[in-house]
Amino acid sequence: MPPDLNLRISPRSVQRETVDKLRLAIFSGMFQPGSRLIESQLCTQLGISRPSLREALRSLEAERLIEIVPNRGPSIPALSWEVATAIYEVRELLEVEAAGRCASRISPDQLHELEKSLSAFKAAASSNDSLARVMTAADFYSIILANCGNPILEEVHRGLVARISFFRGRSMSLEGRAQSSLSEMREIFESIAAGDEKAAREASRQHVLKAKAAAKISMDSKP
Amino acid sequence: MPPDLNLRISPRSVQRETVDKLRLAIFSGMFQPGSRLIESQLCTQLGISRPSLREALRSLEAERLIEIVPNRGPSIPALSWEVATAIYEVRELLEVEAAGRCASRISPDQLHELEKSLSAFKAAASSNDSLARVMTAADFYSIILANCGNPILEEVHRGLVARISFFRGRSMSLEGRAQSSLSEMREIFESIAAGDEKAAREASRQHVLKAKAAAKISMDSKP
DNA sequence: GATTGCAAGAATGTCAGACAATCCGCTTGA
DNA sequence: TCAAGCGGATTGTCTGACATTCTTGCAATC
Repeated sequence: MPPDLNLRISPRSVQRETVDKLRLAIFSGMFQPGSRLIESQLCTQLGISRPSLREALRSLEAERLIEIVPNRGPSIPALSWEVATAIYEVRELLEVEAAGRCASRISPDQLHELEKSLSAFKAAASSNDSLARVMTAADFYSIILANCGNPILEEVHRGLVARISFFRGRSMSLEGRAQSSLSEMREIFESIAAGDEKAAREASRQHVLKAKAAAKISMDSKP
Repeated sequence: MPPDLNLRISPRSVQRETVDKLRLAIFSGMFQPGSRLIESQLCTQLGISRPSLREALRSLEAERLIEIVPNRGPSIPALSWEVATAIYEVRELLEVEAAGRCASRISPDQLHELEKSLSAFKAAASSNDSLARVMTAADFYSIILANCGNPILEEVHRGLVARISFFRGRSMSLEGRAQSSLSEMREIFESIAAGDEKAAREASRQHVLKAKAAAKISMDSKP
């Protein structure tokens, strides 16, 4: 029996669809950081009413994907390098822990999935689609986080990674970053496959540190 | 010049007031876990309109303080022990890190604040007001998290602690728990005051582990 | 020329009311 | 006893409205 067989079908509400659509739009960089979102425009673009949109915006605000200043409305937050650093640090904390746990508890089945996602990232790394690179890399982490045995770790991590999607997109288009990222991720995979918890932790730490460094470079190059 | 002098006055919107009020209501255990929240009731109780309320509910949903099932509406989630365990584990991860950082960077001024909050908890521990115990203990952590140098660590921690307020309230009314909690917290304080990073980490870890154990006991005793 | 002040327009915050879709509990019938 | 069905309760969503606040362009002033 599949362990996560979920019988419950969840009806899609307009609110949820809207949140998903907007989240994706933010990830793919459709809005400039700092730019404002105009309710009436979004309403017509999405084909929904203002109350529904506003509910969706409140959800995104709580996820910190947008900011809502009273009487000024929603906007895409301009992530300072200071905050980005803080996010990378917490991400390191979580991801290292998850990789370590994962090494000693992942199932062969999921390990295979992890390998497949690594291949997917390898393919994306050779392409020119930087959004695909970010997405496939995110899949790789997702599998690790999903198999660390702690759903909260996974949830918090997802929320944080979402907030730095802007930086990740830019650093992934950096010359050579995708390739070195690939080898770091392979290192993580190998360690997990070998069940070596300590090595997995260390490989994971190195990966996040280098991702942070790459993000900083990409930020300094394009102010 | 005070470092956090913020010129921006922030107008309070109905939405924000509502979120704060509801959050506080949830913390203080006004709603039973699993119980449903009726929009129309809340509207009249809070004296606001349904759209405003629904926006507030979406915020709380994103914070995971309530659940909203499509076509069934909002309810207080019944936190399983499994999820609570996961939260305590991540809390340990964050709090240990924060205490360690705090030990080597807190200012004398903030250290004094920490001492005051410890006294406040001591007073609450001797009283019968278990809500006061939870609140003063939360203040103590807040100061540590606010001085760890990483605002994201603080933010994530606050979100997680909020979700286990139910357990914390119950375990704090446990015979003797407040007193042992006090001595654990004093241990943390002493380590930070001494600038001993390693000891602060260890004391912090012990505290979270014991808090988790107490929560489990309180859960088993009253199903 | 730079700054201030002001007025028109745009955008948000909030509300009231409406209606269909869905869920829940109760009655009814087998 | 159990299934079917019905009615009230509740939610999901929309339309429309209006006061408040922000923005912007322009004129007036120093």
